[in-house]
Amino acid sequence: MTLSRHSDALRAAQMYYLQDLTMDAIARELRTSRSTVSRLLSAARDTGLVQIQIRNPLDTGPELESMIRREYNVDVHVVPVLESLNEAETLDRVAMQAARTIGPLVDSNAIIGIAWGSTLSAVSRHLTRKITHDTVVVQLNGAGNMHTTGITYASDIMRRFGSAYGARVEQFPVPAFFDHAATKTAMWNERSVQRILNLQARMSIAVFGVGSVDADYPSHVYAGGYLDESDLKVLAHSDVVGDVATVFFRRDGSSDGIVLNERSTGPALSQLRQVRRRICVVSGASKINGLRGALSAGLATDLILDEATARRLVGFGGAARPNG
Amino acid sequence: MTLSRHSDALRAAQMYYLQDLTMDAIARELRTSRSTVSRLLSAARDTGLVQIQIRNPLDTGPELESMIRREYNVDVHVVPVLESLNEAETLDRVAMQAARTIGPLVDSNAIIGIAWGSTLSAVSRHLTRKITHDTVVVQLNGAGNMHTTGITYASDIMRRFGSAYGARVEQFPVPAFFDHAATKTAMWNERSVQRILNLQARMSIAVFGVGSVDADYPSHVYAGGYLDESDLKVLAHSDVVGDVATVFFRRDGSSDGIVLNERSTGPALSQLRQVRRRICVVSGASKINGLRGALSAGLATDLILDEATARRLVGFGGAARPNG
DNA sequence: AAGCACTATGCACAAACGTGCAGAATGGAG
DNA sequence: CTCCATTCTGCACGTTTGTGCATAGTGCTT
Repeated sequence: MTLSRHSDALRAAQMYYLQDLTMDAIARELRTSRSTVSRLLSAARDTGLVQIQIRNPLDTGPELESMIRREYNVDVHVVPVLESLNEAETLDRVAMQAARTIGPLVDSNAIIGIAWGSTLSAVSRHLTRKITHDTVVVQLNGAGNMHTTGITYASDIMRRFGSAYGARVEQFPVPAFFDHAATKTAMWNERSVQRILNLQARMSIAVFGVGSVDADYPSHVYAGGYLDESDLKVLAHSDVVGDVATVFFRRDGSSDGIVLNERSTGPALSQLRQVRRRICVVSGASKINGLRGALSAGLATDLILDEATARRLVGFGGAARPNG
Repeated sequence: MTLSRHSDALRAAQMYYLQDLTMDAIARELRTSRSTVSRLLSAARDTGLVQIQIRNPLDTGPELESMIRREYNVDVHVVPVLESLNEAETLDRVAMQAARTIGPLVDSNAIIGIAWGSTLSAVSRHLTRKITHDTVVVQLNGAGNMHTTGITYASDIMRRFGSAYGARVEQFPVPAFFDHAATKTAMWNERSVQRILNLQARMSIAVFGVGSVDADYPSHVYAGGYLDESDLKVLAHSDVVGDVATVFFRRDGSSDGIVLNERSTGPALSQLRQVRRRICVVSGASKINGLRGALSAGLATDLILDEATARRLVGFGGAARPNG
């Protein structure tokens, strides 16, 4: 029966992590085999029963982190990754650490806003379970485009977040961009849409990546058929450097007068800034310009990024890691 | 140099605990030996860089815990210990788990009130370091008696708490009990004493054990020469079941009219109840009566105790552990 | 500059741990 | 009750990790 198993896992976790007993000793106490204890513990970790947190004292942390922290006023987590790793492997490592960093921040009664994109997809694959109550996961921006409804892609991400935290999932079934601003206005008055907007307005946590117009591998948004020729041309002329949840901004963080935003379904930057905890995950140094804009706009309270990007962010190119 | 070592420890901890790499892989990345990584990680754990927490979802927890939780309205942590262990070993295990449970609760700017006694002594020996700022550890009650100033004993406990959290330590250099209530009144007006009282009034965390008059091995208070014959006789006649920080109470939690309290240096129960987080650590089923009184008095918000005592607390004697 | 006390490192070995696999236990469905 | 599908268990093996010891490094004193 699964209930006694859960209870055994709890006992085992306490004895292993809090009392420093060996699995062997625990096995004897629980009258089972050592392998079972090993599996109980691994289950305890997977289900979020055991929470492992790394807290680096802000002031003794590495040079790099404190520079970013000071300059942009965000809580920064630099993910150490071997330089030789390729883009995909780096993303995987960053996503894993991001997932585990987010975990402890999620609490019962939270309303978690989630964007979509390759970064969030990767993060969603690494979430560890954590049992919470009355938590809601709400989609930040629509995912439909001219070719697909985008539903499966975005909803996979949402679903994974939902099941990791035992949360209700609220999708946002609209396209990423409307063709006409008027449609958006109309839709925004629909009660079904307003329910989502209302949830967004009450978010306690938001998680998003950034898009950068000049990234080596452009984000979904710039490549995936969400925007047409003329849209891209307009973007280029308005000095846009990137986006968060399909809302665009310039290098200095401003977004006024960017017409495309009037057709976008993402939350206005001013609204995003209201959210208590805003977690930005970035992997890949080529997103640097988008990231700079997002930070200038004050969109993030927490920034999780790989080491190479962190170094580019503060200026020194690709030198060896500064060690103290 | 210790600074680069700290930074390496942080990197290693992130890679090991957050990215699931093996120590071998980390060693290669850090250009050092695997053994060094093993030691870095162990240092990271010892210095509180890595925080491991066990959170059992309140509603799926073992029967025993939820019964206590409901009945006494405290956050309870039952420490699983083998029944065959003797008193001392049990205390050690409970103390270890208590120390690690307290760790995550301590934060910068906290004012931590600490009682003294064999339980707290044991706990103090198992604390894991955690770097905080402007934290203060303050002694809850005096420790002097007719034979000794009690300074070394109590101050060892205090010192260990202080160094674990990098906190300032504020001793309370008075006897446990004054001979005359008038002396207490006088002393309480001294500015040196008021500084301590003032700190106590602003405590955010208090940690204490309980004394029980009928315990198998009576607490220091009842055995250590703190009270004389007539004191003990008076206690017996006022239905006192136990004490917290040398303040006495009856089984129903009341303490009015217990004259000895007028000479005691511990915080009034009403004052203790003001503290946000009040952690009571108990090991040994013979303290059950003192514990019942303390809980009735609402002295604890968190209770950490061994399994046998927990079972006695809810009534069923020493049966096999209930397993869901 | 030399000496000294202390700490950090790598090696090698032993202890502890994770996991594929085959068999046992469990829980429905007929 | 019997069958089947699924889950759980212990074993055995290979991998990963902790640690005593000898050596190398570091910083402080004279």
